[in-house]
Amino acid sequence: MKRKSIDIPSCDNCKNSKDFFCNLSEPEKQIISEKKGDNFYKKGQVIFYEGNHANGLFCLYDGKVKLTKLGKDGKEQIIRFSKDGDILGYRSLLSNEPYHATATAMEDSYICTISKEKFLTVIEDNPKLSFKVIQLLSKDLKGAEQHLIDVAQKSVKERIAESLLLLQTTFGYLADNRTINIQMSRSEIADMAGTTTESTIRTLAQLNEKNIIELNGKNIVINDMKELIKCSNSYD
Amino acid sequence: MKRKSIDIPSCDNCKNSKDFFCNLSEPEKQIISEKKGDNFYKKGQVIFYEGNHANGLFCLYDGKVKLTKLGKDGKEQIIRFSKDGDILGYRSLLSNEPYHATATAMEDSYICTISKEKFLTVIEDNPKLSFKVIQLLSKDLKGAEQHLIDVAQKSVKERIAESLLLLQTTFGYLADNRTINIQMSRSEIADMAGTTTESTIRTLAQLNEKNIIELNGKNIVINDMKELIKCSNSYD
DNA sequence: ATTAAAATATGATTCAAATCATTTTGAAAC
DNA sequence: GTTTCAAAATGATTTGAATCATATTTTAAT
Repeated sequence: MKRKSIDIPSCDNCKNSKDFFCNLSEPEKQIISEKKGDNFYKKGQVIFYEGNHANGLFCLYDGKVKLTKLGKDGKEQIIRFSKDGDILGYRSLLSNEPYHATATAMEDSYICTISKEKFLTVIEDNPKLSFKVIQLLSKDLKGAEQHLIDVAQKSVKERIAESLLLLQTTFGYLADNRTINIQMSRSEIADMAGTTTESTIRTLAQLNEKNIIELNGKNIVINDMKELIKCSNSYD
Repeated sequence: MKRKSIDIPSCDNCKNSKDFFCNLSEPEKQIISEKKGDNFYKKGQVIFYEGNHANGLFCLYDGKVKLTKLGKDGKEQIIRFSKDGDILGYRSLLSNEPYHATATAMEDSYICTISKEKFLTVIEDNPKLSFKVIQLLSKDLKGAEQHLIDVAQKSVKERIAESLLLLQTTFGYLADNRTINIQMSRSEIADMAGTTTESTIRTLAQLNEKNIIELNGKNIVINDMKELIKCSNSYD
């Protein structure tokens, strides 16, 4: 396998420097940047596994990652996504527990690793960073709660629509402003919506037939956003 | 209605002082204690509503509280419980958002209120308190994720069993060491497990028939913990 | 280009659980 | 104690979606 060249900039020159580490001082940025690991993960490769010892923080420079947990009978449930500028594994580091989920690259991704020690050192003396963590956890919790309610109460169709909306919100559109900027298998969408692959296929086909969406292989175009929101039975 | 007498001690004499506020200095405890409101909520009364302006932190001195969110068609979903020593509403204060859920007293409860300003003042200069918040959010997130997976993947029977286990873990037993220390309607258990009241009743009756549990009105005795865990299809 | 495996698609069948309907019991208010 | 209403219980029916089976298409490896 031919390794992709890795040219991730240092933290102060990072394109995502307005994200999680935005409040870091220059010396702090240097601490982090100095020994960071620059990594490339090919689509489908696993960054860390649920249950494994948490030894580092991951910062997603470029790419897309899904976080999944194993449930009953080895079935996967997607609990969250990460995009450019997001950090992964922070929760386990802070609670000194194994990784809570498996992180998998959904496309070729560039990811920096920061050692646990450096991360904990910096956060210990930076209340703003602590606050950033609180904000992140808060957001993740809000998302998990909403997801719980959707799975508990909504029909499969509503959940598929909800899933498409979440994908669009998280990753945006391609340049055409209509195609969701992520390619996922039907099985993955199912793992997100908490249903089976077959039901996912059928429901997508129905939405396609009604021209609410348009399926081009793994690309999904949203033709009628209003109607899709209606199908999702969302009100917020 | 006859008001119950309220004799909640100050924070440094609180029976729960080993919980959230355990790392507060004496001066900080005084700041909090000085203007705290002592409140009594009768079983069934609402402490705060989802969507309302978040103006204070609540600290549960004695009692039991359920946190619920409204879902589709006005249906309720229980997302969490709080017991003695837990704080409520902290997330909304920190993210400067309305309350994320409705908090309802599940039995007569004594609750202290702390103003938003005081709370934010104290947390601003206390990294240990920030860390405590991080731990709390982390724990809540872990619970929400597990709940999501259960609802997505498990059968109603498994979810009911899981719910009983969670109640026992959260609130413990009565003095007999067999009766779960909380009384809930069948409808509330349903709101927790993400199913209907009828299915809840039927499933409880089945577990009762197999002598895994014993139903005495709203009291639930766990006769065979091992078998109940087996029914829940849990492995951790 | 070929092959094998995985993903997608579709139809048929089954089934868990929701919904609907009714009766019984328990709790709260007076 | 009585009355009313809500909760619990139970039976019947319906339904959404899972499961099973098979065919087709796509993808990845060689």
